[in-house]
Amino acid sequence: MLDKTYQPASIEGPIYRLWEKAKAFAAGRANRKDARPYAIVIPPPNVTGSLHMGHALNNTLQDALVRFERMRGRDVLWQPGMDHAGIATQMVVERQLLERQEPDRRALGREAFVDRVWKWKEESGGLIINQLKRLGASCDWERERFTMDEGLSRAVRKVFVDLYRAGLIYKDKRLVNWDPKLLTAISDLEVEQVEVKGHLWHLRYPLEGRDFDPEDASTYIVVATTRPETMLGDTAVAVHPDDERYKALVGRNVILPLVGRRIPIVADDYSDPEKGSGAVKITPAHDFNDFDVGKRHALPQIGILNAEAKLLLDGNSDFIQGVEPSAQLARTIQELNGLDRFAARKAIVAQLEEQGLVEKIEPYVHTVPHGDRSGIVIEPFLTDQWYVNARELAKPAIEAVKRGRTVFVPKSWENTYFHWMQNIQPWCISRQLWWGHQIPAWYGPDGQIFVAEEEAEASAQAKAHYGEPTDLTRDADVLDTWFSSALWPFSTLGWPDETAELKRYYPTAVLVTGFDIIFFWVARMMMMGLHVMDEVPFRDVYIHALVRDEKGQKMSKSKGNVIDPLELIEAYGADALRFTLAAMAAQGRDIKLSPLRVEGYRNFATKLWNAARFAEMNGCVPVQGFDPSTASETVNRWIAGESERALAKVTEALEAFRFNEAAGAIYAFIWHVFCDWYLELTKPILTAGDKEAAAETRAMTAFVLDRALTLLHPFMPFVTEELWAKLAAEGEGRESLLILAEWPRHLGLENADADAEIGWVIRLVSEVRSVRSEMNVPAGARVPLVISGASEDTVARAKRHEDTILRLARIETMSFGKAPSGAVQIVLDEATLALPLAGVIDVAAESKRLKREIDKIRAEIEQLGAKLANEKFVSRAPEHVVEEQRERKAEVEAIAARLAQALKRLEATL
RNA sequence: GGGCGCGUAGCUCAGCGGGAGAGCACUGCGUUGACAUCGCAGGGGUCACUGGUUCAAUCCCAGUCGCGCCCACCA
Repeated sequence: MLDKTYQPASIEGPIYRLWEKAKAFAAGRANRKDARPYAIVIPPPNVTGSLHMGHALNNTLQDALVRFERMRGRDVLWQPGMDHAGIATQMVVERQLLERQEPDRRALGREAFVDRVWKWKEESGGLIINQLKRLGASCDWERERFTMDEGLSRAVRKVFVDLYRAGLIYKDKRLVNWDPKLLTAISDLEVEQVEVKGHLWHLRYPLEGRDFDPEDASTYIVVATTRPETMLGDTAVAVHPDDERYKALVGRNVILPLVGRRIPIVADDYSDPEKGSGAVKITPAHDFNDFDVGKRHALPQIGILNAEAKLLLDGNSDFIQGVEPSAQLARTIQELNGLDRFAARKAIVAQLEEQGLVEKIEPYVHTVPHGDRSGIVIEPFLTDQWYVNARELAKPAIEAVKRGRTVFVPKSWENTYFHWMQNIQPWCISRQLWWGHQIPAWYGPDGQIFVAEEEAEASAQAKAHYGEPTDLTRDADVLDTWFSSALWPFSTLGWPDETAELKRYYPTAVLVTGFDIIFFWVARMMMMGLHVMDEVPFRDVYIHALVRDEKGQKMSKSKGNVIDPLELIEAYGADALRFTLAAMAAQGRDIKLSPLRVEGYRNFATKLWNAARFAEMNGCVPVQGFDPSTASETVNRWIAGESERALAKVTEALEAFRFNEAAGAIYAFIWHVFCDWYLELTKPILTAGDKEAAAETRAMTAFVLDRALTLLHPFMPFVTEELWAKLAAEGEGRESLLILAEWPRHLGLENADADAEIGWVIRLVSEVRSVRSEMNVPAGARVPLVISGASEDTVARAKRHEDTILRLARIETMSFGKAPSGAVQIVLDEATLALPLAGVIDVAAESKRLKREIDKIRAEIEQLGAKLANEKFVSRAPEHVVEEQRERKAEVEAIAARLAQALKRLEATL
């Protein structure tokens, strides 16, 4: 016997273990060798991660798809795993060392530190896997992978070497986004533009050959900058070639303040006459635009900051090239050397002000690049880094989507994808970290590069190159974490080995992910998949919304606005959370999650639970060999048809990734069709009907309930599995585990006659209830019902369902004949229902009610009349629409007539 | 500067060229041996605004206003 209330916490754990024990999640099950494969690779969560709402949504949707397809008989592989998350993980362990006052990373040394991270991973990493299990994720856990597994690392090395040999990976010295806190390069994508209130400094650079006079503007040129601290590395001043103000100065020199170095004034289109003073200082080593300008004019690149973004002046001969040493200069160097960039800004401005070189300072709002991990201002920094020629790899990836080999859902994301891919920049893949895949490149004493999968191979190359064995040094850098993630769809399947899994499950069916990582991950998987496998990694990409906090802000750890899904699971059950997320996952709209909604869907689970309890109490068990198409009771034929419609809706919606529609359809079917009507309509049959009808109804109830459990299972796997087990003894003609049961087949059970008849009963009951309520008839009172003007068919219908009508509408007796006077009257199709309530009802109020209804319906008649009188409508609208309106008008007119009659009868009693 | 999305009931959101919907909240009534985590009934909307297309617009188009996001090197 089922408990009275559904307790998610007590069943979810045992049910999950049951599935695991049955190996229900395993791909390649023996009985599915001939089935079509269906694979999804999980977006690997960070090893440092814990389950947040985004994961909950992402994995709920994947699990719904996977369970749906598994039930449809596909050989399903949901490939799980985790990402080593280079920077994030290294930061976690470094923080831990600091907290425990242990030797820091540098003191430990690389090898010991990396060991330490592995140890951390074994002890504390991967919490999220258990959290995914609590959510009900049916991943094939035995196939779990980690991006730094030996196999996946081998894939990384091989791809690196292949791309290097193909010229698609190269080393280059150029400006990168440098994080002065983490001391590593990062890619463009890891930079966030943040709007900052700053200042625009207008500085006077004295012209060469003129005695600087603050009062005489012809002795200097004004440059405007937001970064005065980089001025020590200036190597030119640029003006626009068409700028009349400065034409005469082009080709002349200025004397760089504080330093005394001579730098040219050059003409370059980059300079915008509208911005600042129209003249801009050029610092090629510390600004991306200036770098390009510098290249065009063959300017030197003078770096004046070190990796930590502190002024590096002492011993830096570049920035004083060609300058006469002086005591003044020495003092300046001494004062400024080693200052952090922001301290340096103040100090330099102060010195310039002293010398009358600051024309003005304006408040200025501009965007400044920040590191997404460190949160500090990124510094353009001139270093050697490894790059991927993304432009080349993007070409086939763009083409594949254009040709529909991979399809985005919703389709509009393809524009975003194209736009980024068409403007893609070289991808900086080297990171100055220790945790990650160390770059498989070795250097000879002269800097010669040897790239190979293994050190031995590099040594062999070196021997061939130098003619003798030579000591090599390995590149210290590791690869961007996303480099290994990009290989995930095939590296997890065993590539570069030609495994059976790779052959069977690649390309995967669909990738489910959030739009925030289209560039980071989706695009790069497309590029790598096409280059390495010569085939797209997935057929569909379903892009879901972000789960945001109540303010609509993106949830993130750093903002501290994360809602913990595990708390919701504890309070309401995983099923309720899953259903909420699915029901709210409408395409193209973000989810603002409300716990109230989760509670509502927990109630839904309880509702289902109690329906099952009712079935159990009435002995509604699945009957082996029951054929629903042979049902003879109208109500049973009706519910069979309703279940077919629900099946079709859920199936079609899931096929089209319309999770909210699928969830809505099964919700409405279970609650508002099955529970609200079917179970109520059949109670008289179960208690008082003849034996055959009762038996048929029990069998149908069990059949429909089984179907409902099946359709709901992708969204609410736990409660459905539990009920599935409870509703029938094991092995009774159906799969013992719902997770492995077959998705219902459409059997053509729809029946228009049954729909019409039950529809009529439902309308009758609803109308009577409505009027009773409106007339304040006491809920417990049973009243007589007189049906007048009814056709033979209607009379027969009414008689067939008399028990039900009496029960559901609280009717004392049902009779046929003339409507009595002093009765409340309801027009239902051709018949009029009268509830003789003389003495109970307020005749005046009833008259008012009828008049209101007549008014409403007359307004509609008028509207329809006008429409049908409109020649243009009749001639241009499709015929079926016109016909529909005509029919409706006739219907409504008939009702109006009967209402008028009813009113007349009522008033006769006055 | 470019691109995208969103303004529908008090709240959170579906829908969408031909009769305005759901959940929650609210109001009234609680009666039936599944369920008060419930039942029945009900109130509540110029579908942001303005114009256009159409026989017909909440839906399509254009513009306006408001909100949000993404991309971009702008001193």
